[in-house]
Amino acid sequence: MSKLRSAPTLDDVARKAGVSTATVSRCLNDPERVVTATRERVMSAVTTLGYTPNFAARVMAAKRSFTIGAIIPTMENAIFARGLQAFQEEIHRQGYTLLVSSSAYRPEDEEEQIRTLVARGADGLLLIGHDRAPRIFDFLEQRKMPTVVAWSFIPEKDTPSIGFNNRQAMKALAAKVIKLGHTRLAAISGIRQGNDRARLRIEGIKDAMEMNNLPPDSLPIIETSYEIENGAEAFANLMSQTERPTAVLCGNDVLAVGAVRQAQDMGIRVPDDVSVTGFDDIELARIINPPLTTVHVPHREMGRKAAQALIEMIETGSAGQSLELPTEIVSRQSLDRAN
Amino acid sequence: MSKLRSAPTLDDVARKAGVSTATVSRCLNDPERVVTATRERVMSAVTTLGYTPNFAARVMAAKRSFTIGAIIPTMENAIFARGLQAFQEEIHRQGYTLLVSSSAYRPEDEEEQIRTLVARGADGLLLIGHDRAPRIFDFLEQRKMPTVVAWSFIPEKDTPSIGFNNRQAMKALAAKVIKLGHTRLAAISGIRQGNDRARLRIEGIKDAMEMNNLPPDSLPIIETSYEIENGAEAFANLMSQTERPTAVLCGNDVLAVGAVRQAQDMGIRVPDDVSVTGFDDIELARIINPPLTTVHVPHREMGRKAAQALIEMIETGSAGQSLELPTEIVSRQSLDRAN
DNA sequence: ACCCTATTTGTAAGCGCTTACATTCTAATT
DNA sequence: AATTAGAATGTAAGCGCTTACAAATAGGGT
Repeated sequence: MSKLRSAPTLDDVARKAGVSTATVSRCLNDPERVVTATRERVMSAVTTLGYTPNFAARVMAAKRSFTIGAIIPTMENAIFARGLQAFQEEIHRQGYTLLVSSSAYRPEDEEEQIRTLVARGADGLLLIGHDRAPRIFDFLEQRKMPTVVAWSFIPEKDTPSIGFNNRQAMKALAAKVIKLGHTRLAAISGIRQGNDRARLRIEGIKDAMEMNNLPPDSLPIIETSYEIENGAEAFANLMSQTERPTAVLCGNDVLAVGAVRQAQDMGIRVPDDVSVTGFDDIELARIINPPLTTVHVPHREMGRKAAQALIEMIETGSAGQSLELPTEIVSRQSLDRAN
Repeated sequence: MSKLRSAPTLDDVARKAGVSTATVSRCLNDPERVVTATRERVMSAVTTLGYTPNFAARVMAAKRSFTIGAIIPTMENAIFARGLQAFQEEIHRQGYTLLVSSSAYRPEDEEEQIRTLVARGADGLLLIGHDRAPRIFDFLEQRKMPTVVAWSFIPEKDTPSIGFNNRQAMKALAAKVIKLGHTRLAAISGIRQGNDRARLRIEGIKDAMEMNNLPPDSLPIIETSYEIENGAEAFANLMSQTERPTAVLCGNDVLAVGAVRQAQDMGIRVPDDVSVTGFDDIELARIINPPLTTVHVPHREMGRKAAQALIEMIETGSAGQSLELPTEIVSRQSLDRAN
């Protein structure tokens, strides 16, 4: 029958080891500063008591939490999951812990979560994309909170970004599509409001059209949220137009997978009747038939680099530096020349 | 030029509003208890100062964090991502925040993370599966930490589990395979060490074999970790045996997808030459060709129910109750009768 | 008017830790 | 043996909040 006893404290350890709390604290945080004999006595008290330091108290006293917060749109998206996993591995290697929340793509929720993470004493923050209310950045700056933005690279912004040039990458892909003879393009995009990745990818398509003397305003765009089914629906929609496109450029692989499946259901052959492209290069992209031509993004590397940049900002107090990562077009079978 | 000023405290708000800190605290935590006029004065001070409560201080004083910790093997796995997303939505609805760490399937890391989460003052914990060192459960019990296990349902355990009967579910699937005339079965399993899901699924196959007078010990089992490539390799391995199996039962969809792809690469037809089954019913399962016959698991519901159970334990101090969720076999084209 | 109860607000004691500063101890130098 | 620099340890003041308890104020019944 175990006694109802609350967790042992530093004080308990100190008493048991016959030293002061300061010494115990030093044993735990800066072992060099205490002589071996004492340290051993303290450590054995720690283990016999099963002592674990109380984090809240430590944070309060030290004004340092060794915690980094990350807010992602959703965990149900392989691209964030992968990048975040790498991010977490890197910060863990450096002695930090990760706090994640997901905002479900809702800006108000994201704002609340940012405040929560700050209140929890996060030493730094990882955010996805630059598109959010300026007051949030003001708040972060006023609090001197080291912050890094990932998945998007816009060097002009104050907040350093570790990511890739969504616009450029999509432009390159669209240029390739056009070079294959396609003139009737269409786009299926994620919701662009508050999402610079989605927004800039569409801009990229338009850039490529403009460069090749296709009127950018003629591009049919269907915006929808991140689900296979929505991609399918959008595709059906696009195909019901009188003038069918010959190439459908999707803002991400998930929507593209939906498009390809819908094509199959409608008896439309990909790429013979219509080409489809994706973006992200997640697993689904190479599993589906035909496999998707898409843009490969180095998610793991991005996560790692973002972690390094953020930790440097935290530890040196520097302003941080943006870093652009390369993307590359992966050619598979869902894109072919126009006929 | 903004002054370098640290975050405003309760005290600053109190002074600005001309009340005591106790009143401010009450305004924030229990607004009913303070009269409207005062409350408004306080609230306006809060907004003009841009006050955000300091979490560590609050946790320390209140001995309550409104935080729930979850430790999952990896975020790079759709099944955990999905269940966790639902879990987080539910606890958020009830005013709690989620702290996630991933252990990368490493027991030592998991143990450390459990201690970290406890030290951080988590009000409750979500763990995946029952297989871990008893001292961890002892620690949790000694600390009176409300804990729920998900993804596995084993009612005999002390820690309540919200999940499904992995053994039973796999047994049903294997029985179905056998009924289709297959006698030469083989299994590709996840690492069973420390993973009751993987372990019990294999047991389920053996149960079904035993019931149908097939010698359970004859089942070839290849254990490998959770990656498409590993599934492919395992499949190749299995097919190089002199006596090829006619049905390969995989411990999860990811391994099954690897198996199917490898079959294609080897010119082996699925299901004509060999049947393949999965487990989990993730998106990949219906996207691949042929789509996988697999076991559908209600991940979202499990996440939600686990959240409800855990919160009830936290708030009522009750011991908590296990809950079994139903799974169902989803028949698609990767499984057919033996020829 | 007066007393009593109920409501609202204030006072102050921690929560468990870190760390600046003070004190004690060790041992090398004179 | 006396002196003293330097290492090891101790003392105690917070960190920003909650909450038990005390005090003040308001309202209702006589």
